[in-house]
Amino acid sequence: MSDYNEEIVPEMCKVTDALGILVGKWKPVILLHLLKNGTQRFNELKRSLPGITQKMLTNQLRELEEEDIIERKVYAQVPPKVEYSITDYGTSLEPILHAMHVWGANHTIHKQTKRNNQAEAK
Amino acid sequence: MSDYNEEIVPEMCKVTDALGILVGKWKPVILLHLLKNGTQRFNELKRSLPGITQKMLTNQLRELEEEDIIERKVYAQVPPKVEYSITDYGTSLEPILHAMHVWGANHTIHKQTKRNNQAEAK
DNA sequence: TTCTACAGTATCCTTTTCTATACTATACCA
DNA sequence: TGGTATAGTATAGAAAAGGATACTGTAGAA
Repeated sequence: MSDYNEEIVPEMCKVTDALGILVGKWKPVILLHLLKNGTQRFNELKRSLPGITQKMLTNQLRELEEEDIIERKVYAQVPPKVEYSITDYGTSLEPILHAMHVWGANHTIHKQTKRNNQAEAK
Repeated sequence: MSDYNEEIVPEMCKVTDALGILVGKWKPVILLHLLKNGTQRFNELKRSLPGITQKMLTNQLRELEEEDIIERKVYAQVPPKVEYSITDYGTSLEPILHAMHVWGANHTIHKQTKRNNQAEAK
């Protein structure tokens, strides 16, 4: 049990709050796209996310906007133009996304290794 | 856009994998309890998680066990005794949980501040 | 004049997640 | 002899998340 525990008391834990913002089938990928490519238009994002429906994309973007993670900029044009980008505040999520990516990548290996060991033990 | 981006390519992102392990209504709290209090028996955990059903607790524990995050130790006794604890590997999640907790706590403040500013602006 | 691009809504349906409740076996205690 | 504690399982149902599909209005191009 490490030093961290002094700070996280399960009863007042905010992990679930943070998690709630990242959870959603497409949210992490959307964030990574915006972080990597900067400002993107709605259909640009849609094309980057094969399989997503318009409804889902709208909904995930709205939820991220609600939390001040991304910004939505509407241009009064026809046909419409709407641009999405990460807010300055939103970039504070980057280290967490990065840590999760690294952990996730390692986990894939960990599980593979475990499977191999189990097969070998037979 | 920071240096991190060199490493996380949305197309091969593992964030969702990591997220999948943490997601579940009770998983973060269960992990925090085990990290804080060490080995715990089934009913001990149950008492620490007001509102959880036995089915849910069993199911969340099984999922975490499946990913090698926690260990389940059964004692051949009657009445039964089963102990749960974080594996060594499981502790590798701690920095992430900690980062999310800190971010989440700050986010609560951020949202409050935003609300205040908006109210003030009227 | 019909077609396309744009950024969405609206409606319905399926799948997944979570909850509620009842049930199990057995040792020990009063 | 009946009640309690233990660690679950079984079954049914409610709620939330996600998917499929059709529709909108308007400018500009073919």
